[in-house]
Formats: sequence, C-alpha cells, structure tokens
Amino acid sequence: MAAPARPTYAVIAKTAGVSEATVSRVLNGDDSVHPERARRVQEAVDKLGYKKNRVASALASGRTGLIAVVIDDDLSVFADPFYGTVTSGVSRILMENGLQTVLMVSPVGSLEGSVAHYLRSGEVDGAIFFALHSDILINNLKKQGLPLVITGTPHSSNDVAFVDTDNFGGGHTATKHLMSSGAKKVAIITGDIGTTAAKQRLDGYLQAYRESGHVPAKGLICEGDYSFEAGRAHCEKLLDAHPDVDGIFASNDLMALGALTALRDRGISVPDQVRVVGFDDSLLAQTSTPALTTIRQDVVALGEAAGTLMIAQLNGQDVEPVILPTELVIRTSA
Amino acid sequence: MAAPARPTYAVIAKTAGVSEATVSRVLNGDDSVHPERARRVQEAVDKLGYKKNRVASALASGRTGLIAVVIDDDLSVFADPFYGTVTSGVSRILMENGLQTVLMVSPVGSLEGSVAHYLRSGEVDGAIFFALHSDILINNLKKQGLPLVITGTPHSSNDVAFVDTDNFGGGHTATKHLMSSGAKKVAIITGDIGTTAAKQRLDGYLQAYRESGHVPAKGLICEGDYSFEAGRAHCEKLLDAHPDVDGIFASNDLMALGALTALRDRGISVPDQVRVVGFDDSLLAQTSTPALTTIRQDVVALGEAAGTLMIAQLNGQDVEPVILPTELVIRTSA
DNA sequence: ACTACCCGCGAAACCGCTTTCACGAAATCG
DNA sequence: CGATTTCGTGAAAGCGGTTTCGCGGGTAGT
Repeated sequence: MAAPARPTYAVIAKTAGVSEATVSRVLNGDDSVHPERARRVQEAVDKLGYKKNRVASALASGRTGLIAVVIDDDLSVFADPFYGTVTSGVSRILMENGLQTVLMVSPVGSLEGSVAHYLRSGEVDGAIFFALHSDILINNLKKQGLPLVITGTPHSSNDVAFVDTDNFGGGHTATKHLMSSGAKKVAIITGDIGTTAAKQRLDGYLQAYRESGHVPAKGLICEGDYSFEAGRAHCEKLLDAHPDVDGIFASNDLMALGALTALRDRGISVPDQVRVVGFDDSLLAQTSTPALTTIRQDVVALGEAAGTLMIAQLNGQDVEPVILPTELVIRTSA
Repeated sequence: MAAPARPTYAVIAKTAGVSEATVSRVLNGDDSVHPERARRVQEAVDKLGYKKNRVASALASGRTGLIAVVIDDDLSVFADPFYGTVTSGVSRILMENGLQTVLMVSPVGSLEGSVAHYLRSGEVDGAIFFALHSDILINNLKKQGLPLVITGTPHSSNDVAFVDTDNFGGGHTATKHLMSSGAKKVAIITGDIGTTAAKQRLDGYLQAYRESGHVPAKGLICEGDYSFEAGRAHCEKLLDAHPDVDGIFASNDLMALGALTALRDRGISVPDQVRVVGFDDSLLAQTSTPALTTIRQDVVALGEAAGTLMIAQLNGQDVEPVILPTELVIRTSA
C-alpha cells in the first residue's frame, strides 16, 4: 500500500532527458552512449533509487536470471549435508553474478515430468544437476542449447560440463594409506555401485592393489549403498568370512561408522587390529570414536566450481570439466 | 534452434476459435466461460502441448510464482542437514502448488542488502525465513504486505506467521526423563542463547526442575553454542566443578556427542554413571556410541508446515503459528 | 565540394499474458 | 411488452523492459 510505486524507465528517461532506449543501453552496459548522457542517466537512477524489474526484463530479453538446481532424487537426499553444502557454494557464486538459484527436487524417475517441462520452457537460463540418475534428459536439454552443469561424473561421456571430486585418486590414496600403515588384507565397502563416484572409488582401490603387486581376495569387495546399515552389515559379513581382514576402506564416512560399530561390538580394536578409512570428512568423521581417518573432499569448492562453470557458459565460453583434488585426513582409525 | 517455438495464446485462440481473453479465462479457472468453449480451448491446449509462459504471466499479473527461502546466516548453516531437510519439505509443498523455491543465502548482518532489495522489489510472492537473526527486516516486509513465514520463533511477538518445534516441551521432556531414570543432579548445556530455540529448551529444563521441587545448583546451566567443542568443553568443566553430576541434557545432538566424548575420555560410563540426552534425533544420535537418547523433532513436517502456511497466506487466509510436537527417543545413553 | 559511412540516439514494435471495459444478447422485472 | 440486469465475450490497453530500424549530423574518402 504505502509502497511508493517503483520508478520505471519512463520516469528515469524523463528526469534524465533521454529516451527509454538510452536508459536501457546505459543500464545494460552498452558503451555506445555518450558519456555525458550516460552520467545523466546514472544520476537519475541513483536519485530515484531505481531497480530494474527483473520480470519485465526477462520477458523482453528472454533471460530470466534464474538458474535451476535440480536434485534428481527424493527429498531425503537433501538431508545429506553434502548437497546442502554444494548448494550453498553454488548459490553464493550465482548471487555474486546477479543470478538467483531455483531449487527443484524431482523424485527419481519423474525427471521427465514437470521439472523437465519447466527446464525446457525457457524459464531458467541454465540448470545444475545433483545426484543425476540418468543422462537422457541431459542430452535432450543439451540439444536445446540450455547451459548445463552436472556435479558428479555423468555416465555417458557426452560433452556436458561437469565438476567432480577426484574419486579415483581418493580411493587410491585411502587404500594406499591402509596398506602402508601395515594392513595386508584390505577390504572395500563400496557405495551404491550405480553411481559413478562409487565406481571410481572402487577403481582407485583396485589400482592401489595392483600397484602393491597383490590381488584382493575374493569377497573383499562388498557392494554397499552408502548407508550406516550397509557399513555395519558388510563389516560383519567380512569378519565372518575373512577373520584376518585388517583394513577396511568404506566409500563414505557413514558406512565407515557402521563398520566401526560392528568392530566395536565384536571387541575388535581399531586401529590396532583393523584399520578403517572413510570418505568425505563429514562431521561424522570428526565426532566418531575413534575419530575417523578419511578422505576429505572440498564440497564448498565443488559448488563454487559448478557455479563458475555455469557463469562461464552463460558468457559463451567453452568449458572443461573440473576435477577437484582430495586430501587424506589422518585421525585415529587408521 | 530446433526448438519449435512454443505456442502462444494467439495460436490457441485461433485454433479454438475464441479470443485470447477467453483463453486466459479458461486457463486461469474463470468459470464464467461457456463449458463448450472452455472445452474447445482445453482441446487446443492439449493438442498443441501448450504451457503457459510464466514470465509473461508474471509481468502481466504481478505474481511471479516464486517464493524465497532466505537463510539469514553464512553459507555454512546450510551444511546443517536440518536446513536441507526443512527446505526440501518446503520445496515439495510449494511445487505441488505450482510455486518455485528461490534460495537466498544472506550472510548475517547483510540482510538489509541485496536480499532485502530483492524481496521488496516484488520479484517473489512471499518469503520464508530460516535462522533469522533479527526482526527488523521482517516488520518492514510485513508492512509492505509480503506474505511471510518464519521457521523458529521470532524474537519480538509481531503477528508474523511462524512454525516451530515445541522446544519448551522437548526440554521439559528431556529433563523429566533424566530425572525419572534416576538422575539427581541434571545439568544443561544450552545452545546459542541468542536463539529462541535455545532459550525455550532451557525454559523447559527449568520448568522440569521446578516441578521436581528442586532448584538446579549453580553452575549446572552451561551456555553452549550448539558445537561439538562446546559440548565437550562444558562437560569437562562440569565434571570438574560438580563430580556428582549424573545427568546432562544437551540442547542438540552434536553437543551431546561432545559430552559423550568427554565422558568416555574420563572413563565415565554412560548411562550408568552419567545419563545424557540430546536434541534433534539427527543421524549423529543414531550412529553414536552409545546410541543417543534424544528428543526428536520432525524436520520435514516443519518444512511442510512452513510451505502450507505460505500457501494459506497467498490464498488470503488468516494463519496461526504452528507448533509441532516433539518425541522422546530412548536409546542407550539415558 | 559531393557522395559514402559511421555513430549516437529516439520512435516504435514487441515479448506473452492479464484485465478492464463496453457491447450485444439473453434473462428478469414491473 | 418496454425497461433494466445479467452474462458471456472480444477488443484493446497495459505490465516494464529490450531491440530493431532508420534518421540526422559529423567524419572520411576522392
């Protein structure tokens, strides 16, 4: 009510004594305007506290200033601090560039539904995907020329921009560390093998084994799913089948914690009898007992990289995938 | 390029043999259109796969279909699964109502900056606040008639809609549980006392004490800040000053974990010698050793309630604050 | 000095949908 | 049965920017 109607180009133009077209040019950084008139426009803008109406601008220009962050999974995924953190990184970068983040959570499988429609309908200038389960929509959108960024390595090697942690390197480092601290028989509990991250971490593990000149005994490779329970259950199975296991690399901290719990329940001392390494360096790793040795990934940086890649694409630049390094954080468990 | 230009009202109108005005009426649920013509419009819409251009619609109607979720804190807050989960609840409800969630993270103190501008400029139809540190902007926006919802109890009792967990009840229940399971001397480690939630949980604790006919000894009330370290440090101080403490209520799980760690470091058995209760029922509570007895708050429900309250306001309904019940989850620590 | 360009700038069309307004026909009233 | 409402509908005026187009004047070429 009391809101004093916001000024429009018409007002700015009048007070600056120029045409609306010129106002537009000045406000959009068109340098073909005489400095003096540009100054006058700028003055009027400042004086009237003018702020561009993004909606009108969007309609006329076709650019909405909105970037979708699409989570291709059920809502619960967002409870994972990982995504929250990545999102905040993305959001910060986008905001600094005058873009807003639109959050879209799309239950697995329904990606072809309303979300797809929304993305296709030009109501966002670009989309960043998390926890992508399928590449078909991606290829589809890509073909339409929508700037895309994927966090995590996509399954098919289409030329879509993506950012990812060096999962292979992390898996490799973790396994190496276990071996070099004395473990002879190192098992791995993988994440959901449907994800590329889990596969890459496993590959790193295998590579480390290869380099050691040994071969992982049958049964040392357990296919988990990133859950606490999987960590616990696989660890127990492992202890039954291979009582001489002395190293466990869990593909994330949560499973490592599950393993830790199973070990404690059996009275097996960590790290003396069995060493454990996790992945992520989440809060869990810092607060567990014993504190978890783990592979840190820089999640904020991941988000920022995704945002930066998006900005670059919007500016018409060619972009290369970004792979961020991991870091071994040595605590007590290994 | 290959994108076959989306149809507009003009096309729909022509193929249905009506005016654009009628198309608009049908698509916006104006029931004053003759059923037969409405059907024809609907047919045309279906046949052409028409999807309304939200931007144009927004410009003309003044309604953007966007709801801001504002986090008044640094980005790191979003790493807390709590906010991620609330956000996903909000997002789901909004989407079901054809609204999109715009995420805005605003470093503490800068709320009066670009975010405020954005909110004021009518580019969103409403705003939901998380982790609110100050009420001034709220009152300001409220005055402008922007539909608002706050998660957490606001400091001043303006009549803004809010949703919150029953922190008082939770604190009360936690303390009661400690007492009734035998604890004589129950301490509390509060959260950041600047937050209303921390204050309310403390009030619940005090109320339980009052009902027990006792008074908490001096020094049993420790002002923490929700961090692991605070939990540990306060617990140690507590053990030094009051060796006979036999119950600790930590205002969140993370601090409870800190306390658990301190206790273990001193070889004090939980729950035999000291009982510990946390708050949140986060992942940490489930995976800690011993598993943490805690007060569960339904975080998804909180988000959904916030979303629902927003929808109600947009529909012009009057809304009442929503306080969600908590639940005592008994595990091992108490 | 005359034509050919280039440059800065304003007029006006346009983006796609919403909403007011007024008109003709049908319904209601006295 | 004429006068007044009511109802469904289309024409048209926005919403607030962006962008094309072309004009007038200054610069350059010859």
